[in-house]
Amino acid sequence: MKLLVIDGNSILNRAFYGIKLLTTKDGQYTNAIYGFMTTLHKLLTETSPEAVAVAFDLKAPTFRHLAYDGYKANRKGMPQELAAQVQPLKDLLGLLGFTIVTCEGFEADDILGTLAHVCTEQGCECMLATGDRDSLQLVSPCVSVRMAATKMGKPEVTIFDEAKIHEVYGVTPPQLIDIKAIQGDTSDCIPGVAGIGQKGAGDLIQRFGSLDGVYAHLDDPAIKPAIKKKLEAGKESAYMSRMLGTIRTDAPIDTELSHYLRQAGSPPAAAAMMNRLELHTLLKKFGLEGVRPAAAEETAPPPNEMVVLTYHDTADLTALYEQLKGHTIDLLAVMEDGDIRSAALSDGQTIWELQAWTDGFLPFMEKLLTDETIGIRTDNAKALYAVCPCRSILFDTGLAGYLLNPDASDYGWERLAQEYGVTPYPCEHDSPLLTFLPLVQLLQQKIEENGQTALLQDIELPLAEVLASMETIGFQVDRQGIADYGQQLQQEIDTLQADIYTEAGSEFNINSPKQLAGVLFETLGLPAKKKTKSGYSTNAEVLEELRPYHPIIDKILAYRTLTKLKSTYCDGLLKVIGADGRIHSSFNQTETRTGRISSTEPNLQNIPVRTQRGREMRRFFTAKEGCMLVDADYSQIELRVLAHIAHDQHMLEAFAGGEDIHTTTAAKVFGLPQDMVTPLLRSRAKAVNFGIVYGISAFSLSKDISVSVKEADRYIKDYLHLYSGIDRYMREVVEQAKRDGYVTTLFGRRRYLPELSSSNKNLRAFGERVARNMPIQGTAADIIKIAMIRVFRRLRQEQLQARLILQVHDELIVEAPEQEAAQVAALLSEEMERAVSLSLPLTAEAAIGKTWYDAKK
DNA sequence: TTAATCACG
DNA sequence: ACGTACGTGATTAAG
Repeated sequence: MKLLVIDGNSILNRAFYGIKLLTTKDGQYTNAIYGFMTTLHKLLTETSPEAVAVAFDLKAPTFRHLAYDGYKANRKGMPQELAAQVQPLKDLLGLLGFTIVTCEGFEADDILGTLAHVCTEQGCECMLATGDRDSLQLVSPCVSVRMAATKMGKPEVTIFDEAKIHEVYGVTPPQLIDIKAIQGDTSDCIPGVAGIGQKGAGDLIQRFGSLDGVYAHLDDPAIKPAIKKKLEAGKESAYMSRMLGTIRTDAPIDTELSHYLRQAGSPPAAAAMMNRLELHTLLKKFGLEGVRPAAAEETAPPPNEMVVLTYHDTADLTALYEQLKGHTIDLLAVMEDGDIRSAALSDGQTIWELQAWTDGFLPFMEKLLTDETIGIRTDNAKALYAVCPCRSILFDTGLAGYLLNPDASDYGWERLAQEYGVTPYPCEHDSPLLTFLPLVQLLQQKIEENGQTALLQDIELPLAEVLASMETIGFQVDRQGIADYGQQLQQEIDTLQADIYTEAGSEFNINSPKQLAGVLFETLGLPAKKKTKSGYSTNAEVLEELRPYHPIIDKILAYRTLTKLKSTYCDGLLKVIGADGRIHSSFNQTETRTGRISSTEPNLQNIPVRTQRGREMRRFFTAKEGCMLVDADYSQIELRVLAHIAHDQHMLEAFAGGEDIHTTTAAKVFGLPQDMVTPLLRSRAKAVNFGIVYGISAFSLSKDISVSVKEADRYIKDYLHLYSGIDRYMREVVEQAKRDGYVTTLFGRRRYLPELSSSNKNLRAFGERVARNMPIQGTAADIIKIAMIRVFRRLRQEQLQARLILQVHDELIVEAPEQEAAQVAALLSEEMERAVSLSLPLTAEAAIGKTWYDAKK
């Protein structure tokens, strides 16, 4: 396999400075994008690679910054005219099916180094394209560099292999590192040895072979005394420079080369984007000439008059299919029992309305959905994915509406049209598409304005397919086991009920909080504590305090636990087992305000685990015959996300060092050595860590860990003093939320917080807690969604029969044939850990078992 | 339909 | 002085 790896930042830079500023009529700068794309085209035609990776820097601080503060400190930031072109370029590359690689803490050239290293190991040919001579150190028998420049507006490419490097520099590629260690590089802030430049450094390395060689022969007569003195003075600097100048080959990126094979992308959307950027010459270069651009990206005004064709019993759908090939269409399908009953579709000019009884309707729909050249914008992607393996769903109004504001309870397109005040296109006939079409235009534009295009296209839309698959496959359960367990519980419930009646001296409905309160606080005269809106509270927390006063309390608590298990879990689950012996939960993608998914009918995300009796339920969730369950969950994902977004050095270090975060926190907060932390102190620190994620108050913490409010307040203060990055972040995020009116996750998911400007103090305090929590919970949700997509794709790519069947916020469950289980376990934790790269590692441990109970470590 | 309770992360 | 941790869904009683 031939892999082309492109240093995106470097090529983009060369392009920007090599071509005069260009803008579209709306003022979008395009010269660097244009230059990059022409260079890319030249590289593709000259090298015809099978796989392509485009590496970009992230702007976050690098590990090299930590190693040496001066590193790159004086490299000036990108001009705004160039910065504005980065995201559009990445979007365009994605639409053309190229894989973009970034890695927190690593620069693009480290990604080049890592992929070159992987190719070498696997015996693949690797071509590195860059404008930066640093990368020449990576050249080897199977790695070559295409040095790209933009001169007079035209791309130029020079090939550097080992021979060429020897010809130009007279050394081997690794020796270039040592030359630079002596010579230094001001643009990269690499000091080198003061007073020795290119010529001197080159001569030294040519003669002595390496930096070590030079220092081993300082007394050699070939080294003049003046040079020797400089070398001696600069020895430490030289070795540090060598470290700084060595490109890393261990960036934690996807090293499965097949993942970089060029994908289909979305030709209509790519064409549309090129049009929008007014880079029409690129259309031809990238073979998009005949492709009709995605209509939503068109700048053309809405049609004055639409034509509605209603197809009845006969129609030539074959001709219609041929006509729609290569176009993007809007589609509203009416579903019933998992089948499409009718559909309305449009190419932006004509509307076709089709019924199930139209000849060849279903085969036509299937061809339409599975044709990758036909881009589809619809109102419910998950429903279409449930019908057939759709190839090119580009937009979903429900998902878009959800991303624009996750606070609503209804994301039906009709309600969205109303909310956004969409007026239908004029037409003498009526059709829902006359409203749907302009709604799509509007939402697409708003998503783009919010910077949420990637979130929609790369996370939510692909996730819809994963969720549809999970719903269809379902989770096998042991019906008899659940029924038997229910019987067993019922017997105990009956006994408890009789005892409770005896103790109370009367029969009453124990399930009624009102009646129960009457018995406890009036008949038995127990001390009432907390009140609810409609009377005295009888919740577990209150009952727990009453335990010492009366033997009835224990029985009531046990009764509550067991009836909950029986009714919600035994009876509840038995009701929803399908004819196939499996439970098919629904996964809602537009429900939570933080970006998590939710599960209903039944909720499989709250199956008991915390108590033994509850946990037993999980024995009835089983892998089918011949299969195993593979379960993996993230370790402390929310705290890790917090450490990352708050840049808190102490917490980052604790995680990087693989420490137990709660023990470390206890040691810090209570000022003890690690091994002096008792279980009680650890559990208190754990409560503080959780509290911090939720936006903590001293009162609630004190209640949670049973200490005085004053003591709890002390813990919080000490915590924030020690984790000062978190303290700063918590203040800043609230400030920012007040300023912008919303908070965001790392991937651009938003939540608006009107509460923050409320005159109600409690409401405002709530808003502040949400401001602190949502970016954390939401980013974790984004991450596991990415992991789900990657696991789903990889199982398909590697042609495994294993299937993702459930997600529980930080946990994924796969049902895998026995012989695949071990491989899937490795794949699962790998994809979860590599879903994103943060400034600290994410860890996910997998376990295998025949039941959910056994597969959970 | 709403409130209370309790299951999960 | 005052209320009190983030996000969900199902069940039951009661209006």
